[in-house]
Amino acid sequence: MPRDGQITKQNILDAAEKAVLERGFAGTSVDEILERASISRGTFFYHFPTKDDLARALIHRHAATDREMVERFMERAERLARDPLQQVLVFIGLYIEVLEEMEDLAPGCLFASFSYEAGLFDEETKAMIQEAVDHWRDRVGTKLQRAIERHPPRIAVNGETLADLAYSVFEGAMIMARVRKDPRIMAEHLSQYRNYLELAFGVVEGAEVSGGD
Amino acid sequence: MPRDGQITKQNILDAAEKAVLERGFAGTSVDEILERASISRGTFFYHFPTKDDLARALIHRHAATDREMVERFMERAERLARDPLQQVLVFIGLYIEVLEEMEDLAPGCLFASFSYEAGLFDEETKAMIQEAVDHWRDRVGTKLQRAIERHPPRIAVNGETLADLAYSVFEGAMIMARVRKDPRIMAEHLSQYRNYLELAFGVVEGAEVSGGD
DNA sequence: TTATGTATACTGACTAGTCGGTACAGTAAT
DNA sequence: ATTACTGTACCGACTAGTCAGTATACATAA
Repeated sequence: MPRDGQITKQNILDAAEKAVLERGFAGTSVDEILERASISRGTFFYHFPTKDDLARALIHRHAATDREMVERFMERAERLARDPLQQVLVFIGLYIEVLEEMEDLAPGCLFASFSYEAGLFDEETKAMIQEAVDHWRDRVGTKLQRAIERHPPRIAVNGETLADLAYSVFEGAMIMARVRKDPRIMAEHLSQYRNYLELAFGVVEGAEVSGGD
Repeated sequence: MPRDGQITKQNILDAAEKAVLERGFAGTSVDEILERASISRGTFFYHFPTKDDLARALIHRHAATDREMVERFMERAERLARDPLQQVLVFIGLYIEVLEEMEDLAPGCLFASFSYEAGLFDEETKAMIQEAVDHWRDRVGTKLQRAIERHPPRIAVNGETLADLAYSVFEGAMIMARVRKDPRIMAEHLSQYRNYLELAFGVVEGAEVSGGD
């Protein structure tokens, strides 16, 4: 089956991603990827001239997946609600939904992994990560900004910072989930972020919110 | 200066910590540490029989520093305020203070770094990290729980989850600060966590809070 | 139908260099 | 004498990366 090289390439990326999230990029040898992907050494270097090219491809793919998810969820949220504030709340809710169904312990985020080995990569690779984070900030931040304009919040905040915080909570919760070996933490913490939004915008009035246990 | 070996040991740990936060543990060679610490190969292995011993020492020291900071800030907060809720707010405020003065871009957290290379370390080392995080949860969580009991919050929350969230925000903000090369993000995000507490406990009534710009 | 050509996909042995770790002879301060 | 080093030479294991060659698919054309 020498036909579709794209399948092999994805297979390599899948194996590499798992390995990198377990042992870091520098801690993952090409040999280990070969074994996980059940391919030969030659095949690997046929698809990726150097290990650094693999790093770039890994980041690129992850950034694209992330971006697609944001777009998909934002569109759904925009269809499910009219008001920008409600749209954001639904948007975050959709993320909470997928996190709740997550069973893998510690899936982790490639961006976080790479950012803690940043010294190994060139500026171009790091720029790709920043671009991905910026996309979240733009997409979610402008929506939050519109919500702020329509519903003056109780405290002084701006859309960008609020959007950044969501990303922070996300990343931090992943680390906590890893350390504690409890994937539920992610949904739990993102739920609290939603609480924050609801409180800041004065959505919570009485005891309408049914929090965790 | 062959006297105090502890100085040399700390010197090695300092150099190693910086290197690890830039390039990860696996990505940091012993040679690089020797150069940074300006010591010879023999000296390194005199103090640390293996590189894994260095990892353990690194984690151990970081955990101790963390713990001391929690204790110190908690004691100060307990002297500065009487009410458990106010104590927690002051406690978080003290952290925000030190983060505001931080200029180093991307200091980073060793625990986060190691958790993204978790596959390289033995269970004992990982247990040390979990223990450190648990200490935060216990110390801050029980204080928050007491605040909850005295000041029923607007939403359903518990002390432990709230304490965990603070840690998540902390860790996540460090990653964001690295990616964006902007250390101010850390204080910014932790301030938002404080906002969350204030809103949840109904401290914010009018426009008394002077948020960011 | 069969031979030929060509691009892609893949194999696995090989190489040059780096890694953590060892050995050990010597130095310097207490 | 003991502790804390320096310095260098060395080892085997592992590292990323190379390369000559093989297999497959598909096109062209005799």
